[in-house]
Amino acid sequence: MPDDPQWKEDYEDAVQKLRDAGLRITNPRMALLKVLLDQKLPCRIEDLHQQVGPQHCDLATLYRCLATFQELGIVRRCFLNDGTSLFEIVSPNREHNHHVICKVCHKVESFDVCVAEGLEPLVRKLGYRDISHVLEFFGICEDCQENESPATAKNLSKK
Amino acid sequence: MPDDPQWKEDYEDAVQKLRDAGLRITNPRMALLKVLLDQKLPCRIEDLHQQVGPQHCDLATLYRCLATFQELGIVRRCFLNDGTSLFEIVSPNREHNHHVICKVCHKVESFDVCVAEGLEPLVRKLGYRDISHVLEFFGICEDCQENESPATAKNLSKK
DNA sequence: GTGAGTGCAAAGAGTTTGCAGTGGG
DNA sequence: CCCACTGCAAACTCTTTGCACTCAC
Repeated sequence: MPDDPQWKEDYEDAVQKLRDAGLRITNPRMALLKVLLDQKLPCRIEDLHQQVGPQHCDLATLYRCLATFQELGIVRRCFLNDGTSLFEIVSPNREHNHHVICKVCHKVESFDVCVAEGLEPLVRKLGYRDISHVLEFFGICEDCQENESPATAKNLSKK
Repeated sequence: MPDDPQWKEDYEDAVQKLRDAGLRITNPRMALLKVLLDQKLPCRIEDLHQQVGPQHCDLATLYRCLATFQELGIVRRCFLNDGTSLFEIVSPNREHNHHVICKVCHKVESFDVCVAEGLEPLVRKLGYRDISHVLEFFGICEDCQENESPATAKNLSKK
């Protein structure tokens, strides 16, 4: 992946942002950045932790790095319907995507349309500043529909 | 409010749904339902708890009732950017709204356009079933912009 | 060398669960 | 009268924080 010129550009960009902010280029940060750049889709923090290598970076550090990256506009954090979050790299090279998330297996699919952007001016007109939005679709994916027993479909969801 | 025919209809509907599901009509459930029907906007659970009267219903019960209501399609739960959730009654009499939520004071404003509904067929085409979506805007409201010191605006957000 | 950054452990917030007691049907 | 429902307290999950140590600059 690091051979990809686009990957490299995003990487350099992020490093520059850190430098500009007077922040240090540390191993955990670089490891995380590389993992983030390798993702095609937004990622749960546990997955990131797994990929960075749990021995290379503490979970607490991961949260701190991600918070830092978010402040610098390097990553976007997106809160899901189950209270957890996904993180994804922000890059002018990557489109602003929304996602379809399976309620059962948490698989994420990209969805390259953003109908919501057009509404932000309307929100601005209401007097709001620093506007962002969340648009995510939730459903049950084909695989999970098959694996789901007819019984569970009827039950009120319980463990 | 209970004089409002629409209120009454929604109320009866919900009670019927409970009956149909073989669930009991209990005081906490009815108290919660009434409070929910009185809300004009989605509500944090602490607010609901306050309005029901903390002495009339335990927080745990409130969560359980809300989960039940959600299963029955009586309420919708919407997770916010800060990890908490808002609950709102689902009613054919009320439009499907989206909201603008102030990042600072958590004020919620209604926004009576839904651009996302049109995309659900696309998601269905991807093989998903039981589709729902979340579309919320976040920003800083006028009041909070005024009250914010120029200093905090520059700072990386910290307590 | 020095302070920003880290790992570890402990705290915190919001939410869920186990269990014994209660009350709706 | 019985079991679904509740209240209470404890557990759980995800995330943040405090503190002493470390390593980037």
